[in-house]
Amino acid sequence: MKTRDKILLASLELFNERGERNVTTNHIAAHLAISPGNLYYHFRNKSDIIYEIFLEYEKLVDFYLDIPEDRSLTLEDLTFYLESVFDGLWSYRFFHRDLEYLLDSDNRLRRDYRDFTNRCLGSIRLIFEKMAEAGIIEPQPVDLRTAMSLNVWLVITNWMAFLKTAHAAEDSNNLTLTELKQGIYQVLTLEIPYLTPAYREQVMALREQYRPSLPA
Amino acid sequence: MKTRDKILLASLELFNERGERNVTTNHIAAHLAISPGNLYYHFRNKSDIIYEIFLEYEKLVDFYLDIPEDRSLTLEDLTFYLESVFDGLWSYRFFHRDLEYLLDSDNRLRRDYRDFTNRCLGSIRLIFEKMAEAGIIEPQPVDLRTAMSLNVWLVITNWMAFLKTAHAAEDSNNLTLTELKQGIYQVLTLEIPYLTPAYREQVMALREQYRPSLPA
DNA sequence: GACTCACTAGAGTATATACTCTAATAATAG
DNA sequence: CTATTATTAGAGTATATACTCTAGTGAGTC
Repeated sequence: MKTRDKILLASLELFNERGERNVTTNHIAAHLAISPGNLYYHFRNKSDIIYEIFLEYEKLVDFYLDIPEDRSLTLEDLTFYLESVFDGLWSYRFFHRDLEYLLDSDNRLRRDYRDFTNRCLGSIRLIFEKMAEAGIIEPQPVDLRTAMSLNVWLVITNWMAFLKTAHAAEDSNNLTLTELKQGIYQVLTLEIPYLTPAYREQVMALREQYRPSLPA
Repeated sequence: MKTRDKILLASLELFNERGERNVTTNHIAAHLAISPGNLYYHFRNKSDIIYEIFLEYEKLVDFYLDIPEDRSLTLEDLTFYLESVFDGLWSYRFFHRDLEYLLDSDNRLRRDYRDFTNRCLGSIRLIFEKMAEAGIIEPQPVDLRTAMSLNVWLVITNWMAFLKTAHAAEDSNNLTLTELKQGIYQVLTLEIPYLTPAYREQVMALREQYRPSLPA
């Protein structure tokens, strides 16, 4: 593997493990047993590394949330979207942790992330529309759909922070992907009141699969 | 005012303005035109300052969210709770920004914050119960109420981060309390499907007061 | 075999950061 | 007034951090 790619991979790994704030460029170089000079040959600075990782993350999520327009949406699709988005959050989990600082230090990232958010919100809205078309949920006025999509986004992107801050005992690093995916339970909670009788039971059963094992 | 209190006040102000990560103890001392030595006479370290500020925040929110058991809940109460919580979030807005890092650096804070979260979740659940008792919303099974309370908490505590990362153009510092309180619109969105016919219109009108002026 | 060029090592640097130490001054108690 | 205690200044320190600079190395090309 190319050194450049190794740097990106190691950075992501260390960022996820210890948090971006606690990982220096020297740490990354040491972890790879390369020199700092070598690292700085491949990247102008730390922000550049983070920006590149963001581009990967963005590409992944954009790929998952590419909603096909030509066919109607099934419950399997919905499950796939939810699972995929939480997989993405997991793989790049350092990112949302220090988001505000990262955006403050890199305007290019700020702009791209804002667009990314809006694209995600658009996809969520579209999923709601197609769920209504498919008869899974009752159709709702556009205003409500927009506000609901935003709430879904808030729950999805901040579920991990909640787990890390409210749940974990002494350190926040023993979080598992399984626990993270209990966020799907929370997201589906938002949709309960809008389910059609035809699909109610199926969706409730789906939701049940993600119920947290230990109640808070 | 005592130097100790001035340090706490200046720290809070600087943290809110620039983010905890960008504010050093030397900055705080310089801002107050006192020596670093003086600052360290009053506080053992930076974590201690942050912990003290958290205790204030905690006290404030606990005070606001002290739900009276002996009388039923009105819409005015609900408005008060929502307004107060967002006021608190505003006054201590640095806190949720770097939350994970702060908790990782201070186990005492981690424990206290976890308890604080659970108390808040309890209060939200209680508010839901009392709203049902008052006939504002339909009563719901306890499981659903718990999951809903958690979603409310997620929306409340992360609304600001959303505004700062997705909304603001070039820097995230031009956020106003008014914009922050549009979070109330999002919170009330969660409750719409559960409103009783008797209160539906009133709550919808209340929600309307917080509608964002410019749609995203 | 000289030359190029992508790549790498590793020492080094300017700056920042959290925090310490000593000495001095103000406030207070007896 | 004196002794003690609380408070403050300000220089200083150890360490960390992002990043630079110079001197290569090694694989391929003509």
